[in-house]
Amino acid sequence: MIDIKFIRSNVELMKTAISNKNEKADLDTLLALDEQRRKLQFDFDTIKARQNSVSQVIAQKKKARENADRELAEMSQVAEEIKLVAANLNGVNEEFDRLLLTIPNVPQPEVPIGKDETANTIAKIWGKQPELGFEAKDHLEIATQNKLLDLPRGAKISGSGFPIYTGFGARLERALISFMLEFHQQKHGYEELMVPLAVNRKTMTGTGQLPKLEEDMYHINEDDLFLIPTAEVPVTNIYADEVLSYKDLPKCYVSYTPCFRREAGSYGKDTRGLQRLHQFNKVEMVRFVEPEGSAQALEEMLANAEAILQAFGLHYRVVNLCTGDLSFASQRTYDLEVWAPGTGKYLEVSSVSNFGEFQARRANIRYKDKDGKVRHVHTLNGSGLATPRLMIALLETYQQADGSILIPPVLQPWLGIKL
RNA sequence: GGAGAGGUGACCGAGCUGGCUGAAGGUGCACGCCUGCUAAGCGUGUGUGGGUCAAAAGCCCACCCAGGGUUCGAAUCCCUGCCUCUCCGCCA
Repeated sequence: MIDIKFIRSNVELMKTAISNKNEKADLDTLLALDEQRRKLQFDFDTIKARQNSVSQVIAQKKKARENADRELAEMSQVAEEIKLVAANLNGVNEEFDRLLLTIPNVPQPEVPIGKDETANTIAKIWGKQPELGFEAKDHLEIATQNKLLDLPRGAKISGSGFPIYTGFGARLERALISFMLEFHQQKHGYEELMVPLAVNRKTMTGTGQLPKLEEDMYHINEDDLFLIPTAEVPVTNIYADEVLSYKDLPKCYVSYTPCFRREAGSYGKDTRGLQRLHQFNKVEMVRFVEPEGSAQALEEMLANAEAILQAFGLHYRVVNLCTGDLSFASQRTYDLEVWAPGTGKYLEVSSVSNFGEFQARRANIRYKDKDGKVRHVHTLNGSGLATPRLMIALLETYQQADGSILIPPVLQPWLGIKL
């Protein structure tokens, strides 16, 4: 969340940020509630001070075996008043907190201003579209021919968007995950975590999925748990309500998890094959850093994600998201889009974001800096990478004229293949 | 799921026969001293959030898992929830 003090003194900036992000947030009501809240807090403090001081007088008189009836009579009244003011204050605070959680993060100045993805800019292009020398098939044809997927049966047992990887397809998927996990640990210094796939409401609120995206998530009613849409959620929240030391930072984690998304509202769009799924696998990088280091950390994480695509020799581009395309919690985001020759499109395989202190405030993740001052950390995360579209790009890029596929050399050891 | 014990500051750990206890002591951390170096030792300091203030100091309020209750007054008593530990049951 955004610091209310910052909002108070930067109202215009906040309004611009909200509208640039295509969000709706009721700043005026929030500010009015803030006003009320502070007034009530003042009343509460004043009367509480009275209670505390008379309380001491009573204690002293009792000790000295003096009569304190007058004080006691006054205190009964004060106690009543306190109850009233407290009830009022609690009500206002609740409403205030609820509203504050709906205020989005503020984009960084470097972020291009724009309404939607058409205003995104291309930050970088790596490699170029390969010449296959024959007509490219799309990944679904290739997968079917090579018996890598069984989507109909996945749909039968769960519904569309729940893929089954079969035989070599399953091994290839597993190899991709293992390769990426090891790569980030050995080359980029991340520590691996295996985390819960179902998390509670507080956790979902901490990273900013709630309250906004409740409709997009699978929910387990009985226990009020949500299936995670990304490892970002459990991993970022591991330090919720903790105070770390500056010596602990930066912390860099990599975690593989399945991800679950209802994708409400995006039915029928780009759904062929593995393009858009309700369950998919992703290797995620998460960093906790000191505020001064977050801009650089973002660039490093982008490079970490790119390194995977480069290792596979896949053509891709880096997209600099505009304000309207940024997520609710993000200050700045790069997307990685890999080229899929058969599908004929660039497909998003990674999103690398800097959240500043936004998530750290929500989840209450702080650290003590070198001067002993307690501050919020900055959090970042980036996919490194999501597998389905990566698989698409690999199959379509490395398909052969006879319908078979080549496996990039770096991946071969993970499949027990030797050439 | 059943029975018991417990949840205190960055961490460990007293207090829990209600009233100068925001909380002893220790560790850690910061600064200083000392010592060929390191280790050890000595001294001082060290909670968070909110309010008041131009700012600092000072002062006020809240916070001893969370939410209620009892009371003039609760870290301390009662209830509920969550979590941890031990035992039993069940089970991969």
